[in-house]
Amino acid sequence: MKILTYNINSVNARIDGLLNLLKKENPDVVLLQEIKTETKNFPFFEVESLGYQAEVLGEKSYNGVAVLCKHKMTLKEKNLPNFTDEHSRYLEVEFVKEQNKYCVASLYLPNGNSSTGDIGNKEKLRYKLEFMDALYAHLQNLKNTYENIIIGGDFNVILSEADVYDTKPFINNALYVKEVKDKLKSMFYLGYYDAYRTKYPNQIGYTFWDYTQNALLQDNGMRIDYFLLSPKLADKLKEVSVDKETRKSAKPSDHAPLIAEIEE
DNA sequence: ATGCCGCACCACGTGCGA
Repeated sequence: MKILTYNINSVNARIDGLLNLLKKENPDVVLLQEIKTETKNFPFFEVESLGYQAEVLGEKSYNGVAVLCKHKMTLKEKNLPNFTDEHSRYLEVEFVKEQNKYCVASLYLPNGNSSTGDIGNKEKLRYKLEFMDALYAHLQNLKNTYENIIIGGDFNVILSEADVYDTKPFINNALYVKEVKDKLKSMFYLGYYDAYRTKYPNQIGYTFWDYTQNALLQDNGMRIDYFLLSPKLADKLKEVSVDKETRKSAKPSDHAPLIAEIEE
């Protein structure tokens, strides 16, 4: 089973690139973040032409998440349970492949920085931490319901110095402050595995390079997109990789797709 | 200290992002 997560930074601005990516990788499931469109303007016809059913939680201009799936899926959650959110950041589905039932979610975790580019007055950081608390509670419930769980997306968390080109600019940044790192770690302690780090304990695995400052050329990246796997799927993880070619292609998103293959 | 780029939209400027 092949699954791909991609912060696409506008699905309509990058629909051609997305279709090429789907043809190239032929994933069973695709998790999209920052589709930046209302649901009614999602390119349903285009993805359906390649055999994908689409579930979409859109929003005007900003945020928005979607799940594309080659297998018949059932919508489980739009937004996190027990968390009132004006933004569209979480979409969860269920599907069966080869007699295995999967619970899969596309996640766009809040950035948490203020307009000053750091934690600022902490208002947005507070929203991020509250969102993470609701995610933690939901992950706790999910593991009692499912054996096969995949939460993929843009977590907006730099876990360690191995996950960023330089820590200095991020000392006071909501992607790297201790409370945020600790909250993501607490989700691992629940029994969820960071797919990339499970497979590659020491390797650099950046998934984001800023559009500015020649970040891509200088490899000034950060690893902020993740797959979280339940234990059973962590055991079955065959491969996980960052598709840097797509980040290098024409008219790219500032994120690269993250791709995982899981034994069936 | 800010903009650097790139997106959407109350569109030729502004808000947002990481």
